[in-house]
Amino acid sequence: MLSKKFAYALRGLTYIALHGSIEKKISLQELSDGIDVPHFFLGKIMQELVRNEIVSSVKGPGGGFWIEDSAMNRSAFEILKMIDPKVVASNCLMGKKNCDHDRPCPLHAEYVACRNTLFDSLKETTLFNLAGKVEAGELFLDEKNNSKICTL
Amino acid sequence: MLSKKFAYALRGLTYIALHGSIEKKISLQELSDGIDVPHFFLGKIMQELVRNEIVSSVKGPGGGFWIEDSAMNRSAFEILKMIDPKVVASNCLMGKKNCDHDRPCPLHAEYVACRNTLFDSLKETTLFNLAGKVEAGELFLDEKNNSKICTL
DNA sequence: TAAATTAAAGATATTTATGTCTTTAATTTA
DNA sequence: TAAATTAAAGACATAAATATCTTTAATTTA
Ligand code: FES
Ligand code: FES
Repeated sequence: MLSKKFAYALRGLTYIALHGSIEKKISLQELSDGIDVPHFFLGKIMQELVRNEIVSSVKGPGGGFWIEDSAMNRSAFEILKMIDPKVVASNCLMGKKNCDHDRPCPLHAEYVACRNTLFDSLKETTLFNLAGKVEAGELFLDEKNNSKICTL
Repeated sequence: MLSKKFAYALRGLTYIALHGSIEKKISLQELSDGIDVPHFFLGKIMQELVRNEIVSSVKGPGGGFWIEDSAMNRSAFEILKMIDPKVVASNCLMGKKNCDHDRPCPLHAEYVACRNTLFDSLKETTLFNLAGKVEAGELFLDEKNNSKICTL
Protein backbone atom coordinates (compact mmCIF):
# COMPACT_ATOMS: atom_id res chain seq x y z
CA MET A 1 0.00 0.00 0.00
CA LEU A 2 2.64 2.52 1.01
CA SER A 3 6.11 2.26 -0.49
CA LYS A 4 9.41 1.97 1.30
CA LYS A 5 10.41 5.19 -0.36
CA PHE A 6 7.68 7.00 1.55
CA ALA A 7 8.49 5.20 4.77
CA TYR A 8 12.17 6.10 4.51
CA ALA A 9 11.33 9.66 3.53
CA LEU A 10 9.12 10.22 6.53
CA ARG A 11 11.50 8.60 8.96
CA GLY A 12 14.41 10.55 7.50
CA LEU A 13 12.62 13.86 7.63
CA THR A 14 11.59 13.25 11.19
CA TYR A 15 15.18 12.49 12.13
CA ILE A 16 16.34 15.71 10.52
CA ALA A 17 13.54 17.70 12.10
CA LEU A 18 14.59 16.34 15.46
CA HIS A 19 18.38 16.47 15.28
CA GLY A 20 19.19 19.01 12.61
CA SER A 21 19.22 22.77 12.25
CA ILE A 22 20.84 25.35 10.03
CA GLU A 23 23.77 25.32 12.44
CA LYS A 24 23.93 21.55 12.74
CA LYS A 25 23.33 19.99 9.37
CA ILE A 26 22.77 16.25 9.14
CA SER A 27 25.00 14.38 6.71
CA LEU A 28 23.57 11.54 4.69
CA GLN A 29 25.93 9.26 6.56
CA GLU A 30 24.56 10.25 9.95
CA LEU A 31 21.04 10.05 8.62
CA SER A 32 21.25 6.56 7.18
CA ASP A 33 22.97 5.36 10.33
CA GLY A 34 20.36 7.06 12.47
CA ILE A 35 17.35 5.41 10.89
CA ASP A 36 18.88 2.19 9.56
CA VAL A 37 18.05 2.69 5.94
CA PRO A 38 20.24 1.90 2.91
CA HIS A 39 22.64 4.80 2.42
CA PHE A 40 22.44 5.37 -1.33
CA PHE A 41 18.76 4.70 -1.59
CA LEU A 42 18.10 7.25 1.09
CA GLY A 43 20.33 9.67 -0.80
CA LYS A 44 18.08 9.43 -3.83
CA ILE A 45 15.02 10.03 -1.72
CA MET A 46 16.54 13.06 -0.04
CA GLN A 47 17.40 14.52 -3.45
CA GLU A 48 13.75 14.35 -4.36
CA LEU A 49 12.72 16.02 -1.14
CA VAL A 50 15.27 18.77 -1.66
CA ARG A 51 13.91 19.38 -5.15
CA ASN A 52 10.46 19.63 -3.61
CA GLU A 53 11.72 22.07 -1.01
CA ILE A 54 10.74 19.98 1.94
CA VAL A 55 14.30 19.81 3.14
CA SER A 56 17.31 22.03 2.51
CA SER A 57 20.87 20.96 1.82
CA VAL A 58 24.35 22.21 1.12
CA LYS A 59 27.38 20.34 -0.14
CA GLY A 60 30.88 20.49 1.18
CA PRO A 61 32.49 20.00 4.58
CA GLY A 62 30.01 20.53 7.35
CA GLY A 63 27.27 20.29 4.77
CA GLY A 64 24.21 18.12 4.92
CA PHE A 65 20.47 18.42 5.43
CA TRP A 66 18.23 20.53 7.62
CA ILE A 67 14.63 21.66 7.68
CA GLU A 68 13.56 25.28 7.65
CA ASP A 69 11.08 26.31 10.31
CA SER A 70 8.54 27.02 7.61
CA ALA A 71 8.76 23.38 6.44
CA MET A 72 8.24 21.92 9.87
CA ASN A 73 4.49 22.08 9.50
CA ARG A 74 4.36 20.13 6.26
CA SER A 75 2.10 17.13 6.69
CA ALA A 76 2.94 13.49 6.19
CA PHE A 77 0.22 13.47 3.57
CA GLU A 78 2.04 16.10 1.53
CA ILE A 79 5.14 13.96 1.64
CA LEU A 80 3.12 10.95 0.55
CA LYS A 81 1.68 12.76 -2.46
CA MET A 82 5.17 13.80 -3.44
CA ILE A 83 6.89 10.47 -3.03
CA ASP A 84 4.18 7.93 -3.75
CA PRO A 85 1.55 9.70 -5.86
CA LYS A 86 0.00 6.53 -7.25
CA VAL A 87 -1.24 5.51 -3.84
CA VAL A 88 -3.04 8.79 -3.33
CA ALA A 89 -4.55 8.60 -6.80
CA SER A 90 -6.46 5.67 -5.42
CA ASN A 91 -6.33 2.49 -7.39
CA CYS A 92 -8.85 -0.17 -6.53
CA LEU A 93 -7.65 -2.53 -3.83
CA MET A 94 -8.99 -5.51 -5.77
CA GLY A 95 -6.94 -4.87 -8.87
CA LYS A 96 -9.51 -3.09 -10.97
CA LYS A 97 -8.17 -0.21 -13.02
CA ASN A 98 -9.95 2.41 -10.99
CA CYS A 99 -11.80 2.51 -7.75
CA ASP A 100 -15.44 3.24 -8.54
CA HIS A 101 -18.17 4.03 -6.04
CA ASP A 102 -20.87 3.07 -8.51
CA ARG A 103 -19.44 -0.31 -9.31
CA PRO A 104 -17.65 -1.24 -6.12
CA CYS A 105 -15.43 -4.30 -5.90
CA PRO A 106 -15.70 -6.75 -3.00
CA LEU A 107 -13.47 -4.71 -0.72
CA HIS A 108 -14.42 -1.22 -1.76
CA ALA A 109 -16.25 -0.13 1.38
CA GLU A 110 -13.61 -1.49 3.71
CA TYR A 111 -10.81 -0.05 1.61
CA VAL A 112 -12.27 3.42 1.40
CA ALA A 113 -12.95 3.55 5.12
CA CYS A 114 -9.49 2.27 5.93
CA ARG A 115 -7.76 4.59 3.52
CA ASN A 116 -9.70 7.65 4.58
CA THR A 117 -8.86 7.03 8.20
CA LEU A 118 -5.20 6.59 7.43
CA PHE A 119 -5.06 9.59 5.11
CA ASP A 120 -6.88 11.80 7.58
CA SER A 121 -4.31 11.11 10.22
CA LEU A 122 -1.52 11.69 7.72
CA LYS A 123 -3.05 15.06 6.95
CA GLU A 124 -3.07 16.02 10.59
CA THR A 125 0.46 14.88 11.28
CA THR A 126 3.24 17.39 10.71
CA LEU A 127 6.99 16.89 10.82
CA PHE A 128 6.92 19.02 13.96
CA ASN A 129 4.42 16.65 15.56
CA LEU A 130 6.46 13.61 14.65
CA ALA A 131 9.68 15.07 15.99
CA GLY A 132 7.91 15.90 19.24
CA LYS A 133 6.63 12.38 19.63
CA VAL A 134 10.03 10.87 19.04
CA GLU A 135 11.44 13.26 21.61
CA ALA A 136 8.74 12.17 24.07
CA GLY A 137 9.66 8.53 23.52
CA GLU A 138 6.32 7.74 21.96
CA LEU A 139 7.73 6.50 18.70
CA PHE A 140 10.98 5.29 17.24
CA LEU A 141 12.70 5.82 13.93
CA ASP A 142 15.38 3.18 13.93
CA GLU A 143 15.00 -0.55 14.16
CA LYS A 144 17.73 -1.68 16.44
CA ASN A 145 16.65 -3.79 19.37
CA ASN A 146 13.15 -4.32 18.18
CA SER A 147 12.72 -8.00 18.57
CA LYS A 148 9.05 -8.22 19.45
CA ILE A 149 6.87 -8.91 16.51
CA CYS A 150 3.29 -7.78 16.57
CA THR A 151 1.71 -11.00 15.38
CA LEU A 152 -1.72 -9.49 15.19
CA MET B 1 -0.63 -3.71 0.90
CA LEU B 2 -2.63 -6.42 -0.76
CA SER B 3 -1.32 -8.06 -3.91
CA LYS B 4 -3.00 -8.38 -7.27
CA LYS B 5 -2.72 -12.12 -6.83
CA PHE B 6 -5.07 -11.91 -3.87
CA ALA B 7 -7.39 -9.51 -5.62
CA TYR B 8 -7.65 -11.74 -8.68
CA ALA B 9 -8.07 -14.83 -6.51
CA LEU B 10 -10.95 -13.36 -4.58
CA ARG B 11 -12.70 -11.99 -7.64
CA GLY B 12 -12.18 -15.28 -9.47
CA LEU B 13 -13.50 -17.37 -6.63
CA THR B 14 -16.53 -15.14 -6.28
CA TYR B 15 -17.25 -15.50 -9.97
CA ILE B 16 -17.03 -19.27 -9.72
CA ALA B 17 -19.14 -19.32 -6.57
CA LEU B 18 -21.76 -17.33 -8.39
CA HIS B 19 -21.82 -18.93 -11.83
CA GLY B 20 -20.33 -22.37 -11.37
CA SER B 21 -21.43 -25.73 -10.03
CA ILE B 22 -20.42 -29.34 -10.36
CA GLU B 23 -22.75 -29.51 -13.37
CA LYS B 24 -21.61 -26.25 -14.88
CA LYS B 25 -17.89 -25.93 -14.53
CA ILE B 26 -16.23 -22.64 -15.33
CA SER B 27 -13.38 -22.76 -17.79
CA LEU B 28 -10.36 -20.57 -17.30
CA GLN B 29 -11.32 -18.82 -20.50
CA GLU B 30 -14.77 -17.89 -19.23
CA LEU B 31 -13.32 -16.90 -15.91
CA SER B 32 -10.66 -14.54 -17.20
CA ASP B 33 -13.19 -13.01 -19.56
CA GLY B 34 -15.70 -12.68 -16.76
CA ILE B 35 -13.51 -10.76 -14.40
CA ASP B 36 -11.11 -9.06 -16.84
CA VAL B 37 -7.91 -10.52 -15.49
CA PRO B 38 -4.92 -11.78 -17.50
CA HIS B 39 -5.67 -15.33 -18.62
CA PHE B 40 -2.40 -17.09 -17.84
CA PHE B 41 -1.75 -15.25 -14.63
CA LEU B 42 -5.18 -16.20 -13.40
CA GLY B 43 -4.44 -19.79 -14.37
CA LYS B 44 -1.46 -19.85 -12.06
CA ILE B 45 -3.50 -18.45 -9.23
CA MET B 46 -6.27 -20.98 -9.73
CA GLN B 47 -3.71 -23.80 -9.64
CA GLU B 48 -2.66 -22.64 -6.22
CA LEU B 49 -6.23 -22.47 -5.01
CA VAL B 50 -6.90 -25.95 -6.32
CA ARG B 51 -3.86 -27.28 -4.46
CA ASN B 52 -5.23 -25.62 -1.35
CA GLU B 53 -8.63 -27.22 -1.92
CA ILE B 54 -10.51 -23.96 -2.08
CA VAL B 55 -11.69 -24.72 -5.56
CA SER B 56 -12.07 -27.97 -7.49
CA SER B 57 -11.18 -28.64 -11.09
CA VAL B 58 -11.13 -31.25 -13.82
CA LYS B 59 -9.39 -31.23 -17.15
CA GLY B 60 -10.82 -32.15 -20.51
CA PRO B 61 -13.83 -31.10 -22.50
CA GLY B 62 -16.52 -29.62 -20.31
CA GLY B 63 -13.93 -29.35 -17.59
CA GLY B 64 -13.10 -26.32 -15.53
CA PHE B 65 -13.53 -25.00 -12.01
CA TRP B 66 -16.27 -25.15 -9.44
CA ILE B 67 -16.60 -24.74 -5.70
CA GLU B 68 -17.91 -27.42 -3.38
CA ASP B 69 -20.66 -26.39 -0.99
CA SER B 70 -18.31 -27.03 1.90
CA ALA B 71 -15.87 -24.45 0.53
CA MET B 72 -18.48 -21.75 0.10
CA ASN B 73 -18.04 -20.61 3.68
CA ARG B 74 -14.29 -20.09 3.43
CA SER B 75 -13.45 -16.54 4.38
CA ALA B 76 -11.63 -13.93 2.35
CA PHE B 77 -9.09 -13.88 5.16
CA GLU B 78 -8.30 -17.55 4.66
CA ILE B 79 -7.72 -16.86 0.99
CA LEU B 80 -5.47 -13.96 1.88
CA LYS B 81 -3.32 -16.05 4.20
CA MET B 82 -2.95 -18.62 1.45
CA ILE B 83 -2.13 -16.27 -1.41
CA ASP B 84 -0.37 -13.37 0.27
CA PRO B 85 1.00 -14.67 3.59
CA LYS B 86 3.54 -11.90 4.03
CA VAL B 87 0.83 -9.31 4.45
CA VAL B 88 -0.82 -11.20 7.26
CA ALA B 89 2.52 -11.74 8.97
CA SER B 90 2.46 -8.01 9.47
CA ASN B 91 5.48 -6.10 8.41
CA CYS B 92 5.83 -2.55 9.64
CA LEU B 93 4.19 -0.03 7.37
CA MET B 94 7.17 2.31 7.72
CA GLY B 95 9.69 -0.17 6.41
CA LYS B 96 11.10 -1.42 9.69
CA LYS B 97 11.90 -5.10 9.77
CA ASN B 98 9.10 -5.91 12.16
CA CYS B 99 6.11 -4.11 13.51
CA ASP B 100 6.72 -3.63 17.22
CA HIS B 101 4.20 -2.34 19.75
CA ASP B 102 6.94 -1.37 22.17
CA ARG B 103 8.90 0.65 19.67
CA PRO B 104 6.23 1.92 17.32
CA CYS B 105 7.08 3.73 14.12
CA PRO B 106 5.33 6.99 13.16
CA LEU B 107 2.37 5.22 11.59
CA HIS B 108 2.06 2.24 13.88
CA ALA B 109 -1.18 3.15 15.64
CA GLU B 110 -2.93 4.15 12.45
CA TYR B 111 -1.67 1.10 10.62
CA VAL B 112 -2.70 -1.38 13.26
CA ALA B 113 -6.18 0.10 13.56
CA CYS B 114 -6.60 0.20 9.81
CA ARG B 115 -5.33 -3.31 9.30
CA ASN B 116 -7.38 -4.79 12.10
CA THR B 117 -10.53 -3.26 10.71
CA LEU B 118 -9.80 -4.54 7.26
CA PHE B 119 -8.82 -8.01 8.45
CA ASP B 120 -11.88 -8.28 10.67
CA SER B 121 -14.15 -7.70 7.77
CA LEU B 122 -12.18 -10.16 5.66
CA LYS B 123 -12.69 -12.74 8.38
CA GLU B 124 -16.42 -12.21 8.36
CA THR B 125 -16.77 -12.30 4.59
CA THR B 126 -17.30 -15.70 2.99
CA LEU B 127 -17.38 -16.64 -0.66
CA PHE B 128 -21.08 -17.28 -0.16
CA ASN B 129 -21.55 -13.71 1.12
CA LEU B 130 -19.63 -12.24 -1.77
CA ALA B 131 -21.57 -14.21 -4.37
CA GLY B 132 -24.80 -13.06 -2.77
CA LYS B 133 -23.78 -9.44 -2.91
CA VAL B 134 -22.79 -9.66 -6.55
CA GLU B 135 -26.15 -11.27 -7.26
CA ALA B 136 -27.88 -8.44 -5.41
CA GLY B 137 -26.04 -5.89 -7.54
CA GLU B 138 -24.16 -4.50 -4.55
CA LEU B 139 -20.75 -5.21 -5.96
CA PHE B 140 -19.08 -5.94 -9.25
CA LEU B 141 -16.27 -8.24 -10.28
CA ASP B 142 -15.37 -7.01 -13.72
CA GLU B 143 -14.13 -3.63 -14.74
CA LYS B 144 -15.89 -2.87 -17.94
CA ASN B 145 -17.67 0.45 -18.10
CA ASN B 146 -16.26 1.76 -14.89
CA SER B 147 -15.17 5.18 -15.90
CA LYS B 148 -15.75 7.08 -12.70
CA ILE B 149 -12.68 7.46 -10.61
CA CYS B 150 -12.99 7.93 -6.91
CA THR B 151 -10.56 10.79 -6.55
CA LEU B 152 -10.84 10.86 -2.79
C1' DT C 1 -8.83 -45.70 -30.42
C1' DA C 2 -8.14 -40.96 -32.27
C1' DA C 3 -9.07 -36.30 -31.86
C1' DA C 4 -10.36 -32.50 -29.30
C1' DT C 5 -10.55 -29.93 -25.08
C1' DT C 6 -9.04 -28.29 -20.94
C1' DA C 7 -6.22 -27.55 -16.63
C1' DA C 8 -1.41 -28.34 -14.75
C1' DA C 9 3.26 -27.56 -14.91
C1' DG C 10 7.27 -25.46 -16.18
C1' DA C 11 9.92 -22.04 -18.49
C1' DT C 12 10.51 -17.40 -19.82
C1' DA C 13 9.60 -12.34 -20.12
C1' DT C 14 8.41 -7.82 -18.50
C1' DT C 15 7.75 -4.33 -15.22
C1' DT C 16 8.23 -2.10 -10.94
C1' DA C 17 10.44 -1.42 -6.65
C1' DT C 18 14.45 -1.41 -4.29
C1' DG C 19 19.28 -0.96 -3.75
C1' DT C 20 24.30 0.15 -5.17
C1' DC C 21 28.18 2.24 -7.41
C1' DT C 22 30.68 5.90 -9.88
C1' DT C 23 31.33 10.43 -11.38
C1' DT C 24 30.46 15.32 -10.92
C1' DA C 25 29.66 19.72 -8.73
C1' DA C 26 29.50 22.63 -4.80
C1' DT C 27 31.52 24.18 -0.62
C1' DT C 28 34.75 24.66 3.01
C1' DT C 29 39.17 24.76 5.08
C1' DA C 30 44.07 24.87 5.18
C1' DT D 1 44.94 27.76 -4.67
C1' DA D 2 44.90 22.82 -3.33
C1' DA D 3 42.86 19.35 -0.80
C1' DA D 4 39.14 17.49 1.55
C1' DT D 5 34.30 16.83 2.22
C1' DT D 6 29.80 16.36 1.00
C1' DA D 7 25.38 16.17 -1.77
C1' DA D 8 23.69 15.68 -6.72
C1' DA D 9 23.31 13.21 -10.74
C1' DG D 10 23.45 9.47 -13.54
C1' DA D 11 24.31 4.78 -14.53
C1' DC D 12 23.87 0.22 -13.12
C1' DA D 13 22.22 -4.05 -10.40
C1' DT D 14 19.07 -6.96 -7.99
C1' DA D 15 14.78 -8.61 -6.39
C1' DA D 16 9.96 -9.08 -6.41
C1' DA D 17 5.64 -8.82 -8.63
C1' DT D 18 3.18 -9.43 -12.60
C1' DA D 19 2.36 -11.48 -17.03
C1' DT D 20 3.02 -14.67 -21.02
C1' DC D 21 4.15 -18.73 -23.64
C1' DT D 22 4.95 -23.69 -24.36
C1' DT D 23 4.59 -28.33 -23.20
C1' DT D 24 2.35 -32.03 -20.71
C1' DA D 25 -1.32 -34.70 -18.63
C1' DA D 26 -6.06 -35.69 -17.85
C1' DT D 27 -10.58 -36.24 -19.66
C1' DT D 28 -14.27 -36.50 -22.86
C1' DT D 29 -16.39 -37.38 -27.17
C1' DA D 30 -16.72 -39.19 -31.69
S1 FES E 1 -13.71 -0.43 -6.45
FE1 FES E 1 -12.17 -1.62 -5.49
S2 FES E 1 -11.54 -0.41 -3.83
FE2 FES E 1 -13.10 0.80 -4.77
S1 FES F 1 6.05 -0.42 14.04
FE1 FES F 1 5.55 0.32 12.06
S2 FES F 1 3.52 -0.36 11.75
FE2 FES F 1 4.01 -1.11 13.74
